[in-house]
Amino acid sequence: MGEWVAVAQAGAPGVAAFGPPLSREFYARPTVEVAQDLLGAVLVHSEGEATTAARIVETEAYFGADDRASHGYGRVTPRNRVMYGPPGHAYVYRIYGNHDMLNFVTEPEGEPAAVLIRAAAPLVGLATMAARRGAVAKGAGLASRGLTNGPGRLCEAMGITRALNGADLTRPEGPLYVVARSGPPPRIVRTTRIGITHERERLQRYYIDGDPFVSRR
DNA sequence: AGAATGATCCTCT
DNA sequence: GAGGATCATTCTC
Repeated sequence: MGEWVAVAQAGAPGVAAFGPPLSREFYARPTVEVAQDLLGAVLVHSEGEATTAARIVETEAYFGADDRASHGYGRVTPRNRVMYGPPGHAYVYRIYGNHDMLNFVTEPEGEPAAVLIRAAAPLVGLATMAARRGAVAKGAGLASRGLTNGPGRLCEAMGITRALNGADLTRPEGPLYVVARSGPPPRIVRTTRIGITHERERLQRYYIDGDPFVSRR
């Protein structure tokens, strides 16, 4: 797993600050591996002048023809078609009428699979995040974990919406990409997924042990 | 065409 | 800890 550690590289705008985007090959692997290797990686979103970045601390894996909890279960529909497409693209959907959720498509094209990004630790653009989340939001203060400790909150704070559905994550020019973890591998906790009604026994949620930005213990 | 459901968040008790 | 918000998507008739 160590081969995906970030390598310094000069190049396109924005890359100097964060490092090169993870490659298509990174995402093309088995979903459980990608979900774990994304812990500690940095998610970067640029929207005009506003750039936000956060370190991913919690993920969930959804894959396989027999996973009824996955949006890819069954057959291709207008909503889930991105999951069936090539890896390294964003799958963003709206749930409960209010909240957008960010996923990264994994596995070779044709396999419906993705990793849900559930929580992250803010690194860059904290004032922007707080403004997007709203001053009245519970625990949304600048120094608070409430900014990005949940899938809906993370998307709101980073300005990630359904407009990014299908976006290619491997382009250094953005608007959305991910940089490999630098430093030692984190200690990972594996548990059941949150908020689903099917396939509850599967241990396909991963988070960095002890990280304060994890959504739930 | 109508109804049910949902990979959540927030407020109130 | 429980309930409401809020609507796109999917399934059923």
